[in-house]
Parts: sequence; C-alpha cells; structure tokens
Amino acid sequence: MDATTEALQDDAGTFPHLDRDTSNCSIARTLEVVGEKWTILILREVWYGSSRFSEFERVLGCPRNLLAARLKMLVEEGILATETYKEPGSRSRPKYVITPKGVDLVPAVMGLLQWGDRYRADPEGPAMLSRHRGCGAHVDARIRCDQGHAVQPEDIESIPGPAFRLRPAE
Amino acid sequence: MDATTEALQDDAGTFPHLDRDTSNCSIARTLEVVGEKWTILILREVWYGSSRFSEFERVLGCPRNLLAARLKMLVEEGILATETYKEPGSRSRPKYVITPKGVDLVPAVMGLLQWGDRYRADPEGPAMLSRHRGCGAHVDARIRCDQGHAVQPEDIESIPGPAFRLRPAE
DNA sequence: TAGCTGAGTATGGAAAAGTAAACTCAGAGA
DNA sequence: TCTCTGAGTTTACTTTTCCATACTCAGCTA
Repeated sequence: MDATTEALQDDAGTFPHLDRDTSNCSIARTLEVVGEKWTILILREVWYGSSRFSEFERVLGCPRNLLAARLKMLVEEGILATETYKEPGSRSRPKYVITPKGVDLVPAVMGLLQWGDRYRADPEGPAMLSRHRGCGAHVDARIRCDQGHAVQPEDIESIPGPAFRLRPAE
Repeated sequence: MDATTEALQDDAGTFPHLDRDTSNCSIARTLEVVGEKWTILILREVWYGSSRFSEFERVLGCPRNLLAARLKMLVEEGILATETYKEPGSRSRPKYVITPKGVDLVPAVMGLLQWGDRYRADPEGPAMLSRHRGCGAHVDARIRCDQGHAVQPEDIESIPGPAFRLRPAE
C-alpha cells in the first residue's frame, strides 16, 4: 500500500475502492479455479462419494470432454489427486480423490449449499442434509473472528491488505 | 425419500448417491443465480461500497451490456434492490443496495475469499483483509454445528434430506 | 487375436461471453 | 431550446465455452 493510499485510509477510515487494482482479488482468483461450469459440482460429487470418471459422468450428466478437462485442471491445481484402482478382471484405472487443498474449499461450498437450502429448496425441504458426525446436529458455514466471536456480516470491516494496489493510471 | 432409498440408507449407513436426482441440489441452484461471470464480483463491489452503474463499470471493467443484465437479474432475484439517489444539479438516478437475501451470501463469498487468500495470494499477502469491527480480529468462514461445536470437514455427514429423490429411470 | 470396457480424445455446431461503438432517454442548467 | 450527463440499450463482430456424438486406446478375457 503506497503513501497516498495510506493517507486516504487513515483520513476517512475508508479506502479508494473505486481506484484499486482488482487483479489480485482473492475472490476473483478462486473463481478462476472453481468458477467454470461443472467444477464445483464435481467437487460436490467427490464429497458425496464418487471417484471414477464414469461415476462423475453418470451422476452429473456433463459432457465427457468437459469432465476430462475439469478433472485435469483440478488435479493440476492440487485440489484432486489421482490414485489407481483395480477391479478384478480389469486393468488398473485412475480414480480421483480430494486433497487437503480441496478440503479447504468446503466452507465456500457449504456457504453456497446453505443459501440454496434457505432460498431455493423444494417445498418439502433440502435434497441433502449435513450433520455433525457424532453429535448429529445440523452444520452450516458461519463467520467467526479469531477472538472466537460470532460475527454478523455487517460487523465485517474490509480494509486494504499488504498487497493492496491502486489501478495503474490509464 | 421412497422405501428403496430408505432401505439402502438404513442398511449401509450410506445412500445411492450415483442414482440420485441432482436437479434439486442446493449448490447447483445457488450457482444458477450467482454462477455466471461477474455476478459474484458485482456483489463484492457492493460489499466494498459501490452502488452506481458507473462505479461498477469503472472498478470491474466489465461490458456494459453484461453489467446491465447481471444487475437486472440480481434485482429480480431479490439479492440487490434499487433505490434512487440525487446528485445536486442532476436528476434522480437509480442505485443498487444489498438486501438481507444478498447478505446471506456473505458466508459463501467469505469462503471463496479465504481460499484465495490461502492459496492464490501475492507473496506479500492478500489485497484486502477482513476484520471484526470493534474487536479488530481477523474473520473467516468456519463450519459449526447447532450444538456450537467447531466441525472439521471430515466430520460432516451428508445424508438424504426430505426432498431426496432417485433419478427417474431412463 | 478379437472383442469388451473404462477412460479418455477429437470434432463440429450452438450458445454465451467479450469488445467496441453508436444510440436513446430523462431531466437539470445555461 | 440546446446541451450535458448518467444509465442504460442496441448492434455487429470476435472469441470462448458448452454440448453431443463419434472415435481411440490399453489391457483383460474368451
């Protein structure tokens, strides 16, 4: 953050959001990876238990070339990893498993899930429920601060971080 | 959930995920609304303080026709609402503000943000930081159950809900 | 060695998105 | 009345993405 930015920041408690460089936004960068059609739905299926090409194809009904492209990208990004499995009487074939980097997408996907549950579910309720293994209670994504407080969206303050930059003048 | 489904569920503690009807999935339904290009980025800008057509255009650099289409859709979906503002010497013009339904997308967007912060940030760190107004601590999206426990992704159990259906046979 | 199967690749057309610029429209001010 | 401005709409073109289907490939079995 340069001096001008800092001055504006200190002055009004605000920041020049209209003139910032949005190219290093973490939301946009995440969407570059998981924002294409089918990608998040593939992760959903991994989560629900699928691991083989034919399983994804069957449950998603998505075109094979796109499925192959998305799986390849997810592996390249380290969100999925390939292992091999061997069905008796068949040769070894690849399967796809989630990595820790992929597991870290769970809060985002849970957020999408719970919004859909709230606003777009069928009259009888959601198609799937998520519960805490063991205690059995319903789970959802919530916002917390490092002090442990539950945080309401309106109490989140967004401030320029270390990589904040102004957009280069045109 | 029909009898067959219930039987499979009770039997193995699992469910026929490959044969389920995915058309009422809450994740997919949320993506139908916010999964198009620019939509989440528009919400991000609303969150950071933009409200006018020209402001979105300036900071996002997105095509005017797409911007108009996305704003219209977000208003129709009740995620944004229009109000009017009046600059002295000018006529009243519309501006866009977030609704409670839009605020409910914050956990999902926070999830995307924190994944990008972790895996795709610049070397010096994120472009923006989120902190709890008041206590000042960093905030992020986490998974909790209704009993108040912090839940690890691997302790989430996904089970068929009231609208679970098997895919119609072909 | 011919056929079968799961996991892809190749291809061609349709739909959506991106780009750029012209055009419209309502009201405030000169 | 003429002009200016913000907020769009429209048009025309290029590029990208999506979709459906056909085809290939490797190794296992008959």
